[in-house]
Amino acid sequence: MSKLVPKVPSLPSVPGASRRQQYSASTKRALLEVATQLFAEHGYAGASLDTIVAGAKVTKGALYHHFSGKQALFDAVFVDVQSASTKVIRQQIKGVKDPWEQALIGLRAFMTAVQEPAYRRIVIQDGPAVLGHERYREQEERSAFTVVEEIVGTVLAAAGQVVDEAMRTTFARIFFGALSSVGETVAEAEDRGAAARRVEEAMAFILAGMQALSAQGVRLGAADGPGAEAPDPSIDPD
Amino acid sequence: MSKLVPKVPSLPSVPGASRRQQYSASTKRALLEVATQLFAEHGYAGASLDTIVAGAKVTKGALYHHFSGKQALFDAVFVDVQSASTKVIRQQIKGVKDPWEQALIGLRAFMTAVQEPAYRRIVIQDGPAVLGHERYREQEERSAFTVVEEIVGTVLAAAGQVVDEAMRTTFARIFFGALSSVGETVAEAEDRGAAARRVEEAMAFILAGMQALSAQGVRLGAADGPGAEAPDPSIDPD
DNA sequence: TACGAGGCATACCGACGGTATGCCAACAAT
DNA sequence: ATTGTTGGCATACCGTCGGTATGCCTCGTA
Repeated sequence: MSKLVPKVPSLPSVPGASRRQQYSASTKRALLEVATQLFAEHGYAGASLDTIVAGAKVTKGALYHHFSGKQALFDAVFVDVQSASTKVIRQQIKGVKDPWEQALIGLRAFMTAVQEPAYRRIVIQDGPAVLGHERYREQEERSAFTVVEEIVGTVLAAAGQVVDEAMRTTFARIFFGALSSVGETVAEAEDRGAAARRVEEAMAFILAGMQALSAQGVRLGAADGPGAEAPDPSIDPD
Repeated sequence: MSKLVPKVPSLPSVPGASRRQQYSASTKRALLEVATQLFAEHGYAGASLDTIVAGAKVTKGALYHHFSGKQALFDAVFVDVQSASTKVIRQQIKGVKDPWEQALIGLRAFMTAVQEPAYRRIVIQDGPAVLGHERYREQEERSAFTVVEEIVGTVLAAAGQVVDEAMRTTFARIFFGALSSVGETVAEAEDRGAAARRVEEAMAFILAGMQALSAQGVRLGAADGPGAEAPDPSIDPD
């Protein structure tokens, strides 16, 4: 049952919302957009609330009405940027059924996303310091990392490796960390294309090695390298 | 011919330095130590200069005499912490001749270093945001990353892979990023020992896979996997 | 039409990084 | 020994920024 909405003065955000709500949502969106821009350009510390509210053509009263503070504003921006990137990556790998192929597609998509300036500055550079580790991890887990973990899971399964969730997460961490770090260097390289190609080749080699080992019947959980050193499980934690 | 030094009031830092220099060095060391402690405990933003100089029993005049500002102070602390960790890692792998064994030893040493609270907070969490990417990378290159790159180089050579420097650096980036990320999770895990063991097993598997591929004659630069599925050939289109 | 409240502006405060200035002990020159 | 000079540091102050308190004004509702 569509409620009859009289002509709103050109604010076509959400048709089912009242004028007040639309105004409010509009200023909030403006704040988020300006904040994203300024955080990406000058970093968290370099972007003052005064310049942000000035850019959004409001005052600090509006800002503190929508967000509890600068950190909360950054948090919202962080979530926006990250979820947008994750969306793109998921879009790219969707429909690819072969696990190894999917891994390579995902690798390319991830590296492309990592090169986005806003992503690099907000998510990678300032994110951990501003949000703190626990919050950062928590947000990571429900976005980009999950994608990597899913791909890693299917790849391991395709290789015939049956591993528990902890092991799968460990592998996902390894590859996720590798991709984040490597994406940085690619983004900063003089020849990004060449750098990206090197990364692809190296990752393909590592993946192929895992598959070759698996094809030889080597199983995780009772690992030894052929001719190499076996990973002896003795390490002191503290 | 030892110059006769009259009894200095218990400041045995550098015997060849004048009294003034020793006092100066002492306050600088005190500032660095207190700053390291407070940066590690409360983070860069959470540690004010007032509390730092109070802890070192000096004033801001002294601080700004030795450092150009808060960021420079953090930079010095950063270098200290990182070089100390690198020193320990080099100590551990020194004398191990087998490349694969050295890689595993280095892996353990690196993960132990990464679990140090000061290292985690100062180098990993706050470092990139405070110093900026270029400075962070620059400092990384001449410390921990170099160690990883050396080990990766010997491992690749032992596997019979002849790669150029760019490719070696790419592999080093992959492993360095993986280790940094994974070290974090180990440090935050409930059972660090189990987490560390999982990491070791996973890394050993990856390394063994690389060696197995190499033993099959697969060479970087002309990648395909013989026998098993190659990561790249025969892409099924949709 | 009146009332209530969400939405936001204005003014202000405390904390913090940074700077200017000056004192004072330590070394050198005489 | 005296004096001049300079490095080493303390004191006082300023601008900026994040955060808060308060109040107005308009939109929604009765």
